[in-house]
Amino acid sequence: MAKRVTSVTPVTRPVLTRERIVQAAVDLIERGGVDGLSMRGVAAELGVAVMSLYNHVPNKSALLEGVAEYVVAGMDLPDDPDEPFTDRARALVRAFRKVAHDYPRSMTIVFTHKIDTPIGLRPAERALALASAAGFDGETSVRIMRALMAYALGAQMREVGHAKVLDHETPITEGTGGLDPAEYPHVIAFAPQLARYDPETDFEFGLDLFIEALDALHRRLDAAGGGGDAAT
Amino acid sequence: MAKRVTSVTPVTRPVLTRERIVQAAVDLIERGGVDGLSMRGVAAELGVAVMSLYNHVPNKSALLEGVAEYVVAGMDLPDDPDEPFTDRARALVRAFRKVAHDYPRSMTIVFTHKIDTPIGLRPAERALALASAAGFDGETSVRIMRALMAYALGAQMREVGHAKVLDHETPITEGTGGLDPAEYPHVIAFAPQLARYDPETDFEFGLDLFIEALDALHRRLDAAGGGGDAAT
DNA sequence: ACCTGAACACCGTTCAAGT
DNA sequence: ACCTGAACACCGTTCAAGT
Repeated sequence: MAKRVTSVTPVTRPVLTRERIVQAAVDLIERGGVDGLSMRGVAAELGVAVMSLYNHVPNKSALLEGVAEYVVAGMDLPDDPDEPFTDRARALVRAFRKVAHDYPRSMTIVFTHKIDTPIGLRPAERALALASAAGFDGETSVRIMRALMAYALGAQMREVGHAKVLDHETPITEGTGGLDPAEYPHVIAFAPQLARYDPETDFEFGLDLFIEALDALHRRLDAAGGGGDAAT
Repeated sequence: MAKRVTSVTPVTRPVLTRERIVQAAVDLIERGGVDGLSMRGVAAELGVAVMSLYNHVPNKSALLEGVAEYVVAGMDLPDDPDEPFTDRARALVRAFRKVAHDYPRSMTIVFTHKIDTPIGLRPAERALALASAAGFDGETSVRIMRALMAYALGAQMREVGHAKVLDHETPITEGTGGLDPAEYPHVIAFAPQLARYDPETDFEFGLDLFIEALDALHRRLDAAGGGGDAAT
């Protein structure tokens, strides 16, 4: 039995690995924000010299890519082919929300960096799977996937805090909040509703809209008999 | 007549203004990317010393905020209250697409920075205006606005190149493109459709879904007689 | 009020040297 | 193969001095 173990490699547990470096970077980002991340900081966190990092990661940009990859890899993607495709779509988009909640600050990096490894295609695979299972053809499935991604990304970007773009930044509590009533009548009029910020409900509202539209499209194609698995 | 001109201020045209600085920053970003932007670079572009910038802008972060503001201010927001609200919504979201096309690289900053001035509320105002004109109540109007923003942001983020998240990064032209067929069957099967990247059509497809869902919601509320201008 | 040179405390990254 | 000290060319920002 022992003979089977041909190489008893000394297993000198590696002081540094790409994994450990990425992990440390994620921790630092969640603690101090993306701007606070530095190669020197990561090295200090790991108790090594800065330059040691470069044995495992070519540069900072590659490290950030690793961070994006790590976050997406951490997505808990559901997959129950027996459910209606609308529920599967819902679950997929919600998975974005979950990971954005767990890594709010690292999420910015997912938004702004490419992911070169297959891991980055996992969400796309799931989206394509559920769309084509519903009977949409290839072209439509790809478009559905991209639309779902767009909403998932945008909703999460707003929620994470960056890019709350153009909304409720200055909760107007009294009067016009310094706003010109002629230019912003509705913002002023709806100040109470704008102030009541409930991301969960907002997110689900938009998601419902999307899913409903998807379902309507599905019924329409069904009725027409077209759009079905043309590939088969 | 000349007497009316009480102060013949020497009009020493300002060497430096916040405007000029922001403008230079936008130019540099569009030319060399966000990462390439430095205070020193901006100063050089304007032919002044670096520290002179600090007389008009407190720090780099504030300058970036100025950039975001500039881009949003440049949005050409349509406003024809006579059109159906669906068309108005469509036009509003398309305005995002337009500005993202004009300032693709600066757009990243709009995504990741807050905008503190009223300018940042312009799109929100328009969205609220069209939703409430359609008869949605305040709470619903706010949610519609946020859902529209989410899609507009997400779609543009994907298109601008950053955060094409999870899609068509490595156009698979032959075989499985190094992908595990067991893990990515649909990505591989739909490779041709994924490779055919037509942002315009993708964008409009998702937008149609959204608008249609909005219209369906509208008809439903109309039929129920509820959801109407409850505020009145 | 606005511009600036010099300086400070940081960056990311390279090189040559160690083991 | 992996770790490292010293060094380089940059950063953003502050200060004290100019006008």
